[in-house]
Amino acid sequence: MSLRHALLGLLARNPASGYDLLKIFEISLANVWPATQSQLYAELGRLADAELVTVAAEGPRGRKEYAISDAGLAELHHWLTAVEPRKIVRSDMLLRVFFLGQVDSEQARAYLRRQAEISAEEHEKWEALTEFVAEGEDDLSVFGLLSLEWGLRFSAMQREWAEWAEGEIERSSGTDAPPAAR
Amino acid sequence: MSLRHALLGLLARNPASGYDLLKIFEISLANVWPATQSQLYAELGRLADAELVTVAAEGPRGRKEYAISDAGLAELHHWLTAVEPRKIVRSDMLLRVFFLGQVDSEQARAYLRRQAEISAEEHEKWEALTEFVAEGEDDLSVFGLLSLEWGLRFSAMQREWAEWAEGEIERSSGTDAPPAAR
DNA sequence: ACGGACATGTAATCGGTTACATGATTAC
DNA sequence: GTAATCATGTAACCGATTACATGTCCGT
Repeated sequence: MSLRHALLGLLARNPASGYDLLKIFEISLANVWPATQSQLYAELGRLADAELVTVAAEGPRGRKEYAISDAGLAELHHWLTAVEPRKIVRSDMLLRVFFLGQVDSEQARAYLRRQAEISAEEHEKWEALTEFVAEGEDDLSVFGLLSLEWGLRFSAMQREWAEWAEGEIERSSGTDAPPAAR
Repeated sequence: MSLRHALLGLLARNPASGYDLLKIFEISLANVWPATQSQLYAELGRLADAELVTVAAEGPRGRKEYAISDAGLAELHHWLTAVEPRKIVRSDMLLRVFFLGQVDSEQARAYLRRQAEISAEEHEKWEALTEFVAEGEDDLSVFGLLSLEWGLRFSAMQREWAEWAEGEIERSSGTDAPPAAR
């Protein structure tokens, strides 16, 4: 139920419409908790039913501006301080590694090289974003920068790991199956 | 559709029953692609319908031993070499970081300390598992060890990040809100 | 006048989780 | 005999994705 809390978190900063929130998801939460338009409007409806948010104002084009309620704030604080984050891993990149024995070692190494490359691109993306965000000095920047740093460290770690893993395969395939020698 | 490929990958090593596969999921794939019993039996049914696997033998207690077909092997190889892994991030741990401005800085720091602690525990778990697995010298060990190493590096990275982030909050809250001075 | 952005909603489908349900065989 | 393990299946529900559907307002 984290989408719910993401919405509460955003509404705790400013009241906003579904449309506004969608934009925020696209630009700043896309990398930690992506959500689609359908999902978002549906969840806002449920939040309003549960009285965790209220429709504070209505504008042109059927615009509904939502605001967080006291109950919503309480729920948000509870989630922030008293609910253990659950770590779901589920990486299909790592799953493939488990079955790399099914292809020849050159293909396996190519796979890991590609992953290193992808992680390097990711890293560059994070670097660009960090420079872009660093200008502002608001709340969003302070805490947003912490997750940006996570992204930087994660992509660096993954690149190094993939390069190391490629070397490991080279080592073990080099000894197990010498290239047509003898 | 990665569960499907996980099953194909396991069956490419040895024929097995749903029950056998479930045990393998619980012990060795739990950390990269967890799956439940219901999901697994349902997917095996679909794989058989699609003729990517066959029922190679039937045993006592209604046991069905599945074997991968040529079409299944082809699908597995295609997935391994030609399908780009998709990176879904979705970390509720990081999502909370975005909203840490909602609680006071001592609570925010406590949150990050707790995450550092959890990552340290994770790291120990991976270390224990590595020693345990390192004995065997089969395929599963070779490639399994690569993902174990990923787990070690990931948990180390996350611990270091959380400790750094706690320091960042201390720094910025220390300057923004001096303790009752003046 | 018209195109683009604003704005909200619904329906179908899918993958995953939890819970329920049942029964056979084996080891003690 | 009986408990543990082996073994398979179904149903309800939930969150997420994709696609469809509709309409309004604003700037040029």
